[in-house]
Amino acid sequence: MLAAREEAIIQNVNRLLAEKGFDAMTVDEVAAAVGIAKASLYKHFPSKEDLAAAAMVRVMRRAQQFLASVDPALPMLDKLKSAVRWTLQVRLAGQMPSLPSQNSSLRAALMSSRDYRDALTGIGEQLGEWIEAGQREGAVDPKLPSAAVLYTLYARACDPVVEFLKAAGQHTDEQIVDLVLSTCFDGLSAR
Amino acid sequence: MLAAREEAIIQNVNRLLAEKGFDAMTVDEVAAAVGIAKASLYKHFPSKEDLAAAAMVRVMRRAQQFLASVDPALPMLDKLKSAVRWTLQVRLAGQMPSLPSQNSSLRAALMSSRDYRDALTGIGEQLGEWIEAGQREGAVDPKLPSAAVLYTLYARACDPVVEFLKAAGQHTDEQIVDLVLSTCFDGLSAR
DNA sequence: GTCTATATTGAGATAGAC
DNA sequence: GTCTATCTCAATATAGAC
Repeated sequence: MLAAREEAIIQNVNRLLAEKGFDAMTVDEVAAAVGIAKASLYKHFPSKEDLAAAAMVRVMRRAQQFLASVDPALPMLDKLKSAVRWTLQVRLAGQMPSLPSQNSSLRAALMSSRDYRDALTGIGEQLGEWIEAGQREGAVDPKLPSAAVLYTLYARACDPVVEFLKAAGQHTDEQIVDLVLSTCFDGLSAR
Repeated sequence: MLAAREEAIIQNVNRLLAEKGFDAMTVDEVAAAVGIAKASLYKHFPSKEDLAAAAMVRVMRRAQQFLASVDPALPMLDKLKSAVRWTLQVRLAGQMPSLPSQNSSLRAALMSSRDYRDALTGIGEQLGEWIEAGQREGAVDPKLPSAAVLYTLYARACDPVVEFLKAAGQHTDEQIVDLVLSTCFDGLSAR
């Protein structure tokens, strides 16, 4: 029961974070969405930051599950593309929590969460392996530091191009995914 | 005198927006930085949103000036690269105001400002010309809608990769600029 | 653990004198 | 146009009964 309630809370936080972002999301809203009193919410999570952290851990765990399910036989480049594709699909489904890039209280709360750190390093290690293997096999640009590649992939999780293209209304979700994948891996210059 | 004071205000807003972002920046801080009382600030700008709009207009006007100064003889791709390079340099100098991507009151205030809309469309038209000319001459990927290219260039103004690389401390500012330019125009895949 | 009711405070905005 | 002092209010968080 308790776990189910907390799952309901996290699910709503996740959705609200995706819709409005951390600053615009209020704890009152979350409580109303779940259908409980705000004070009850605070029995489960001690602060708004912890709510955000729980939502982030949830989506990052799902990302890890996805990465673990990727066909190991695929070329490294395809593995990386499928990871980015998964991220973009989650975003277009309105289920990617969006946090401010600079917010010290939030960053502190995230980094003090063991679960968050573990999920983040887990994802980073998996992608890092694929990136470096991809560079060895000549598919990923070997001139780029692997960390730069990793950050560039991470950044697709909050790339405003997705919302721009969505707002423009000229493309289906699938087309948006393909466009962002193309610019990310092939660049803007003609090949 | 009045214009000079307002210039001082905008300059401080610009810096604070670059440092902390819109939500974390407080009007009290701005007043303190300028060295005037908060009430005096409100004689110049009617709201916090208007402060942000003024800062954005300022940097966008500078961007337009830069675009106008680019050598017309350059290949289109080099013109586009120099535009992105300028943006990244402004960011690394800590002078690019950062706004939340989703904030309805702020977006409304920005879009209700004639100066803002004019600057935005001016930049969009100039870059749009270069993009489409670049596609005609085969330098910019012709498979991409020109709007998608434009959005991708715009997005470099708030790409978190810049801060990630800066925080990692492994690269000079020049190297960071080159890395982001490389991933933006040439992609992550090997060529 | 859930509720109602309340405390607290940070921050945008304003009043009114000079 | 500048100041000090104040208003207002939203939003995080808590007290205390059940």
